Amino acid sequence: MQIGKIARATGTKVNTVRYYEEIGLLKPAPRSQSGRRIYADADVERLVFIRRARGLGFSVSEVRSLLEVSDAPNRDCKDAANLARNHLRRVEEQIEQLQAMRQELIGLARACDGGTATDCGIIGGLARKSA
Amino acid sequence: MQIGKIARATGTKVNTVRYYEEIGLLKPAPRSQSGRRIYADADVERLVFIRRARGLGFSVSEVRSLLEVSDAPNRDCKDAANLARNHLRRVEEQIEQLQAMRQELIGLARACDGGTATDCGIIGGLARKSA
DNA sequence: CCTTGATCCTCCAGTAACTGGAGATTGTAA
DNA sequence: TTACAATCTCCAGTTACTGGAGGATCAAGG
Repeated sequence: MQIGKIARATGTKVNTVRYYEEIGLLKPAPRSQSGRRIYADADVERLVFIRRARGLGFSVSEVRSLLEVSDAPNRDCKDAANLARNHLRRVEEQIEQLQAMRQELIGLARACDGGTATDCGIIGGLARKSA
Repeated sequence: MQIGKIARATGTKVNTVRYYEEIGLLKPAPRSQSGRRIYADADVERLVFIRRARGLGFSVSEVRSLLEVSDAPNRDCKDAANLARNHLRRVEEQIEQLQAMRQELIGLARACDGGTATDCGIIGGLARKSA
């Protein structure tokens, strides 16, 4: 299949597929006589893997590592497990940060009763040095 | 005061202060004879405002809008309130997304019992097309 | 007076992970 | 044949900084 089809099949943009090849997540696809990239079903699977990992928030370099493990079936999956654990911790930290932001934003919004900027709790709250 | 001091006072890097000037969040600072930027107390307040808004996750262009409201004391703060509400919604969406990721990551990690990559629930889970 | 170290200046490149577009081919269907 | 879709390569732009090179300036100590 050509690039458009694998892109559609995996919910990826054509340019992004080419980009993944460029940065080495996908191996350089063999080409047709006219130079078009040709993909096999295994490539779809690999691209699904990549998209899914990215969708879970793994960085490209982490995806690269996960693919390495995936490519070596006999390899101990310890590395993958560590990556996942660390990533999970990062995600949880982000959640906490966002929840703190959320509380502050709610506080700010409550302080605004719709007058002029001078009286506005949002503007005033942002101007205050303390959190 | 010079740039180093305002940077220290607000927890901002010197380069970042210059950057904020470049993109117009801070007005071009007057210069000393030798060309160094000179700041007043009001600039510290403004920079605090900017840092605080950025810390709450507002984008630079949103901060620009918030500053506009702040700079026009008689202006209705409706725009600021809208920005804050929309941003709050975005933050809440992000939280939900991250919580979904978290659940999936926990599920993946549970599926790994430390064997080879072939048996690994993490690798296997990523390879499956369904969420 | 001279040197040293801190601070400042401008300009520029790099980061992450794509995304979009220009300009040129190629493939295909009516 | 003619149109139109899909592909190719190359390159610039996005966000919000961050860091560094190379060079000027300033204050303090000897």
